[in-house]
Amino acid sequence: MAARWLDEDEARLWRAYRVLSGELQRAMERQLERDAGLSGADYAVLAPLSEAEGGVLRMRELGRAVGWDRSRLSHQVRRMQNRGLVAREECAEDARGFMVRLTDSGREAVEGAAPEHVETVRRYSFDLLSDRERATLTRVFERLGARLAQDAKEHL
Amino acid sequence: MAARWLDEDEARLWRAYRVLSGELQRAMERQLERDAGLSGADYAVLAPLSEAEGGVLRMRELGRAVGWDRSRLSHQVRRMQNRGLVAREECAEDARGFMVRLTDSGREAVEGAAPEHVETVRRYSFDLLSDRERATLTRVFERLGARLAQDAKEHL
DNA sequence: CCAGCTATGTTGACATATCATCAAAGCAAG
DNA sequence: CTTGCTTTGATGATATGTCAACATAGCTGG
Repeated sequence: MAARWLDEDEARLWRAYRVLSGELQRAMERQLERDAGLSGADYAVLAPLSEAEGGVLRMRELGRAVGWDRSRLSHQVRRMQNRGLVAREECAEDARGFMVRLTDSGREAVEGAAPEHVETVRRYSFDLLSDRERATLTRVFERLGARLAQDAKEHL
Repeated sequence: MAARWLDEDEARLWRAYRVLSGELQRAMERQLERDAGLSGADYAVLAPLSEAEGGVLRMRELGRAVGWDRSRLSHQVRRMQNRGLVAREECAEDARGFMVRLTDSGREAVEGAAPEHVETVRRYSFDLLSDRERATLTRVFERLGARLAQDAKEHL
């Protein structure tokens, strides 16, 4: 492994990225917790449910939507069920499956949280980007994401 | 709160960012674990130590370098001490403080991990970026980071 | 049909992160 | 000097994430 080290500019970008990525995530989670009493994980689960037909998704689909493994999702949903944010029902078509349904309280929570959440996204990203920059970021993020997805597919 | 919702392009960018950010972090952690038996948190602590004068830093400085709160760092360093990656010494100038020192085994671990780590960074970022894109990303990430830092300062 | 193989989801043990609290040392104003 | 505020760090309880079994249902080829 020839050590192609990072030059000064590269190190600066990589550092800026890591700091931004961490701080942004923390800022978003603080905002959700403060304004709606939801963790980032809660919101990640509630958002796809609120957009789904009837507020119901199968565990499998929900897992795809949030991008987690089965175990993490199972634990998270159980905790959210205990707090009354979601309910679980058996799956008609496939006896292995379980459906997750948004409760009234859960819907109230997401819908209350969403506007402030979106405002915060804007405040820390779109409000600070030109149109050109926005286009560049989209292109770059999707390109990098594609390589990660490709590697993930190959390696397992 | 007027709901300035995200339009299609904005939603696409935000989603691409979240997916990338998560996948990239997981990919980097998998690589470190596989090639060097280190977690991302381990590496985050070891890297600044390996660059510090004599491989020693005060807890406070180390905390600044990694950007964690005191509690998290304290727990992490204790675990790393148990595994022999770092050692702790009292602080001469300030009796409250503690110094964290890289052990031989710790230095071996970082230095073994670093080349593969850097290669992985390249593979998932710099190898896929043009010079123009790199410059744009640096500018944008630092601008966004600055607003986050400013808000953090005001809000506490 | 049924023998394996895959897909779905749960569980318990463990690792890690966060939160509130505590303690001790430094420091600054009087 | 000493009283009170700040800084630094550790700790224990709790929340969350990860990992390795496990269980059950569906699917597929003989």
